[in-house]
Amino acid sequence: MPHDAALCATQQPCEICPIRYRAVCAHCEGDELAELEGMKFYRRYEAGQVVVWAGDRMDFVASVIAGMAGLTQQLEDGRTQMVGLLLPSDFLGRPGREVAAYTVTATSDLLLCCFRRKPFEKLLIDNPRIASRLLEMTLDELDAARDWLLLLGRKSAREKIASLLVILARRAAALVKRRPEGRIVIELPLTREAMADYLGLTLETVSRQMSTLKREGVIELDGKRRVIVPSFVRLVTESGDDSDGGPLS
Amino acid sequence: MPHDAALCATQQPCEICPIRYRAVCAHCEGDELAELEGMKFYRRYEAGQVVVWAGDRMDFVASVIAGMAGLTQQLEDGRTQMVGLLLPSDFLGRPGREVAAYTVTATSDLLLCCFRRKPFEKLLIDNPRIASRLLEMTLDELDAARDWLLLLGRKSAREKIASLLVILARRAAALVKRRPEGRIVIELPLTREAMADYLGLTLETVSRQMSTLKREGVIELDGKRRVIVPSFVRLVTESGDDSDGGPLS
DNA sequence: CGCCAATTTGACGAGCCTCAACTCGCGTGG
DNA sequence: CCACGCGAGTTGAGGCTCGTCAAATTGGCG
Repeated sequence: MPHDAALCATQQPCEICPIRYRAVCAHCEGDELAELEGMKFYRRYEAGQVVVWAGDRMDFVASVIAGMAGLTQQLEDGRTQMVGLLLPSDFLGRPGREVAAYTVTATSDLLLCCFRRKPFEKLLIDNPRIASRLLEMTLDELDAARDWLLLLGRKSAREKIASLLVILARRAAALVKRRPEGRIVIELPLTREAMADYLGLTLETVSRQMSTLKREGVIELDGKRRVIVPSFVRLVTESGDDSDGGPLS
Repeated sequence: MPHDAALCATQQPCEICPIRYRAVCAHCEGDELAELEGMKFYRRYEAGQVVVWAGDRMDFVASVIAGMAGLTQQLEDGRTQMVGLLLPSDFLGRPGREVAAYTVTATSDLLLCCFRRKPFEKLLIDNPRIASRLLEMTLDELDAARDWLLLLGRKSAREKIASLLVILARRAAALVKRRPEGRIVIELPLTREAMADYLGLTLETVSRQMSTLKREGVIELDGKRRVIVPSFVRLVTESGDDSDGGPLS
């Protein structure tokens, strides 16, 4: 019954959508946008709810409007790895695929802008603007996945935690077209276990490293889910890769 | 001078190309194919040669015709992670990007079918067949990267080695539209160090695990670079994920 | 106030890394 | 022809990081 739980919510017009210029619809205008607007519907999920199970039929694709979801993969013995993090403006689902390849779980309250898959696929064929934006987004996701490979393969537990915080800070800043600087606050819509699944660690190790970073003044904690970073550059240093995060794309 | 080293080779017509129906040109016919044929040129690299350095300008995109290449990323202190494996029919380069994001190295002798980037980008806009094939291939790569995340994050050294062998066997079999079964032979166009970089291990650990798998009869070695697998299902069991590898896509 | 889930902390061990020595195959040149 | 060097690979000893198991603590909420 995962689907029943996703009740529709009041829809907003695309013009005032917070992800209007970052999602798959970014380059659409006029008729194209109207067409998307006509076929869209919202779904809302609570933190912890499963959006789809790997192997289940999936009849829609969607953009994340607000909140956060994780794509998760498992070995038979239960070992779990998160293989994707869906943040606002990210795209969910694969056109041309009937069955979900990964389990998708809302890690915080989540709002999706959905399109039925078949009509959306048709749109992709007729409408090069959408298709090329989707290609661009997929290529970006592939780059992000490759950065994650470096993290999983070569970084220490401490560097992994710092890297995750850096990513969340950058994504949050990008939504408001800024670049993280100085003292910042990061909302952590993830349990320690979800962080562990993302980072290829155990939740105990995550907890220990968070404590260490706090003890050393790299971060401060306000409750369990809000992180204050006194110096963003310090955090980036701790993450191991010294790049500046590239242009504000 | 990496580019000078890539001398042109005798070109073959697309009709008899071994990757004709798997590469980015797979769905092209008639005029489209002729256009690609008119603009293509070959480049050849020897094992160990660098195709491009991360950060270098890159004026072409390409399909791998034969051989193997690795995409590689590094932290400043030198830790290295391979983040992509390019096998025959795989696509190299990102349309719309001037500068290579990763260092590309030939891990065996390599033959590329290249297209200058600008004309190819124009083709992508005019020609939905090519664009949609590229989207499909990018999505496949993303899936492969996500499988790799699971491997790096959660598998033991032994499982990692077995997984790599399974992947190479599957890719080699797919090229001739078959499925690996029973006793098979795998060509390993990778040094122990390249394997380690791919698997997030050290070369010593790779060597030890290879020895262990050999001692236990899971594999046999013919020289350093040829692996004989008496029972493919046994190898898949050792890899940790018990799936059958899905349909012959 | 008390329960429960999430998180933290501690003790200990396993797996993989580091450093180092040794082997193997192969091409080179005396 | 064979010593030699060299790069790739193998093997060994010991240590560190992170995982496992277990217990204590915290915080939210009825």
